[in-house]
Amino acid sequence: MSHDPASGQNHLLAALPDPVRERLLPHLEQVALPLGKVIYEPGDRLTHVYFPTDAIVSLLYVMENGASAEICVVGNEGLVGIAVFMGGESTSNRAVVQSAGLAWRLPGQRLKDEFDRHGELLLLMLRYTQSLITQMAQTAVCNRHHSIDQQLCRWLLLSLDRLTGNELNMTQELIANMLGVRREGVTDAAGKLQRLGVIEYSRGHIKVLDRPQLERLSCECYAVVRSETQRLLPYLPLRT
Amino acid sequence: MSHDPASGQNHLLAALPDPVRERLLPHLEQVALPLGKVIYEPGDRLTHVYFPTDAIVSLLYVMENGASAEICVVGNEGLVGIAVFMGGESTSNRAVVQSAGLAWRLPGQRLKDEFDRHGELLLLMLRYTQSLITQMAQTAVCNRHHSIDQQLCRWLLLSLDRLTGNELNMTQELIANMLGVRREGVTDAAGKLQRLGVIEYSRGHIKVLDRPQLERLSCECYAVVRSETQRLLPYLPLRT
DNA sequence: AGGCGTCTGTTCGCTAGCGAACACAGTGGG
DNA sequence: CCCACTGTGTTCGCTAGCGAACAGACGCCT
Repeated sequence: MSHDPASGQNHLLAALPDPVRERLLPHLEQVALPLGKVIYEPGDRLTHVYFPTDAIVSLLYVMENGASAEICVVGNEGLVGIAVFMGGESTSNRAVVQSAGLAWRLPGQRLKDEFDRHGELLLLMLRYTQSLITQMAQTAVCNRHHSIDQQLCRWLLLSLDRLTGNELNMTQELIANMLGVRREGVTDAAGKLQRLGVIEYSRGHIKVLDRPQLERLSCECYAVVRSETQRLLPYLPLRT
Repeated sequence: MSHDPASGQNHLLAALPDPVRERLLPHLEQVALPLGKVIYEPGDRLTHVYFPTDAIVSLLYVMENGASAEICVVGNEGLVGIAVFMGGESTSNRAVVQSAGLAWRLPGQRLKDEFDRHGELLLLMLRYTQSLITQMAQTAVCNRHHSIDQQLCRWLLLSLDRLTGNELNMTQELIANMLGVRREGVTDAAGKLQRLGVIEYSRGHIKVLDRPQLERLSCECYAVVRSETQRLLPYLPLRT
């Protein structure tokens, strides 16, 4: 389990026993995921799964009227395309690149082949899926009960956990789409955080200055997802 | 795949190939699930899974301050306790009986044993899990964007699909807990539906008079979940 | 029959978030 | 170097939903 950043690390891949990973390796192809790229649309038959290394992908649902809401986030701790092995082949969500970067791409069939060997890969994928489920459930709760202020904190922390460094490139407009709220609401919330000295904001560039404070201002949802993910996937490095 | 109602039908069990079901049968025990019974609490190590026949179980998250929100619903189309085979053994949700009835109970270990044979059961469970995921994702969206009126319609339809007949026993207080809103909000919404002649309400007893109208008044979320479930689990009978 | 507890309906003021509109400031391309 | 565009800040009125408090109504139990 090397932590060489240059090699592009995905922790799910890294957690596989060597023989399994070596079987997959020849079929892994590194691809660039530019900001805004749609990896799949609702109903698309998935041909590949993606293991992000330094990219972040959001799964979001787009309503008939065009409004959207993020369901969950995937970074180097996971993979995009669980429908491939869950059996549905497609989902009702859209997967969009939220932060540009690289990912390992694997043909769905290769994953299924390995899946059918019923080894460590299956167990790992299922556990990962359960952690995704936790994230979705918590998103539902958060959408119901928490203020935009709190949700912004949660969202920043989720993103931060999937990046190196303490900066993220993300306009308020984009964040608003993810959270499913108005851009003005995000401007408000971000303004408050900036005045508190928790973040520094400037034209699509956010620097987090005080992570502990951010965690305090966030709703409980972040901590729930984090600790549950940690429980399910203990091999994941934990940022603080 | 008998449809004898007296025998207590769970469609997930019914969809299993005969040999698989016959292996499970000796370990299935019919249990009564009274209204309000808590099947498991967050963090509980699950010992059994439950296949409801005429009971309905809600998975809901209870926040630190006691407020709650429903994550998804399970009736005779599914099972309670996916964490058993997903590998986490527990979840961060609570499972509560929303409508009293019977269920088949199976020791978790028996399910895992069968799971490890990597046959039809595994595939079916994964597909069912994906349909649950769809429901959760849609709940998140719905919580963000739709009015209590619309959500009540969605919720009534989800419950109706899991019951026989067109009546449900459910106080407004209870519904409010599920939706994560105030009881007064539900009173309002239910009052409107009653004035429209869509439902008849009286002290915890609801009769649905005009299902098509209910579907029209509901947000798109119900239809999305329904059609996706149908796609993933085509053996399920479809109510109209 | 009486009484009590549960369920439903209604009120009031309040706030968060919405929709629309507009002003201003960086920034990058011609 | 200037212009156009993109990103951010701010305003106004409006509505949905909240919190609290209370009134009636039904039904069960004694």
